[in-house]
Amino acid sequence: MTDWFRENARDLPWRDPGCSPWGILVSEVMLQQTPVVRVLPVWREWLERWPTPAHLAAEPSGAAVRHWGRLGYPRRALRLHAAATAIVAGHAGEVPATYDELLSLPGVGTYTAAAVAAFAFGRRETVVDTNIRRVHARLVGGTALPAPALTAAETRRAVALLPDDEALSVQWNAAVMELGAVVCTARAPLCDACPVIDACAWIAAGRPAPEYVPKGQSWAGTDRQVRGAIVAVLRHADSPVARPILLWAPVDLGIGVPVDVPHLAGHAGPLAALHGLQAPTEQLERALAGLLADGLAEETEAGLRLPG
DNA sequence: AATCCGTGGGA
DNA sequence: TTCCCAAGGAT
Repeated sequence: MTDWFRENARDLPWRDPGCSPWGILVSEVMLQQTPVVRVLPVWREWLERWPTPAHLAAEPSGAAVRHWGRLGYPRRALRLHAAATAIVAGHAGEVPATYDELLSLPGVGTYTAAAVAAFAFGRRETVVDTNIRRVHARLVGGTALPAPALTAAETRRAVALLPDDEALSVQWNAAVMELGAVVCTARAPLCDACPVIDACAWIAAGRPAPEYVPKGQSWAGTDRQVRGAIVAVLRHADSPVARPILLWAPVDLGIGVPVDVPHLAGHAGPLAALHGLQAPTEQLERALAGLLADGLAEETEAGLRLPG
């Protein structure tokens, strides 16, 4: 497995030996639920703009949201900014090296804490992400997919499989994750290219179908869609946007919002760009209230804007 | 424990 | 076209 990784690992900038722990932390948060190819350009811009936690912490959180671009789940940008602030305040500006310290940072959960401890500091940690879960489920468990949610049994299995040697454990975590990302994929696994196909319990069992159907997340007409549209406007606006304009006005009336915002182009305001809303006014107000409560937007006398 | 939280590329 | 889902976290 680790031999295969040495030969086939993708050349990703956060895997460069010279990459700082901060660079690795930023990459791990950006990669939460977002594909590598979309993270790459934003990660480069972030590290150039904010090479250390102190650089980011010195700016208002809205700058983090603005430069998050369209990676999705912009609250991650907010939490990364909060993590940078905590690192400056509580760790002398240096990303902490232990799992427990990392876990205490905003936006850092069990996966990210283990990943940063392992990949940035060479620690022996049990890293469990969606790729590793799927590889274990197939290779060892013989099922097409892991359980819908992480189980204690899965964690125990991952702990048992982790090599004792510290340096080897780091390579193991990276290798299993990479195998899941590029070979043992969710939909159409490339079993012909798999280095451990002869040991795969799922292959041995005849590649049985999944035992359940993953339930997809609804999207059209949800608050998430509305929130996304509102934040897209605020991200592109160069000055505060008055509430009624934000919610209702055409986007090309000189409020600083470019008309080339992809899903807003040619439409009249964020609401009109959305279809199938049950109660548009209520939903817009509710979505905006949610953004304000989450700190993704703030309201001034001049109007609404990203925090800062 | 179940739900919410964005986005866009590929099957 | 629609659907799936990608290095999760917080509540």
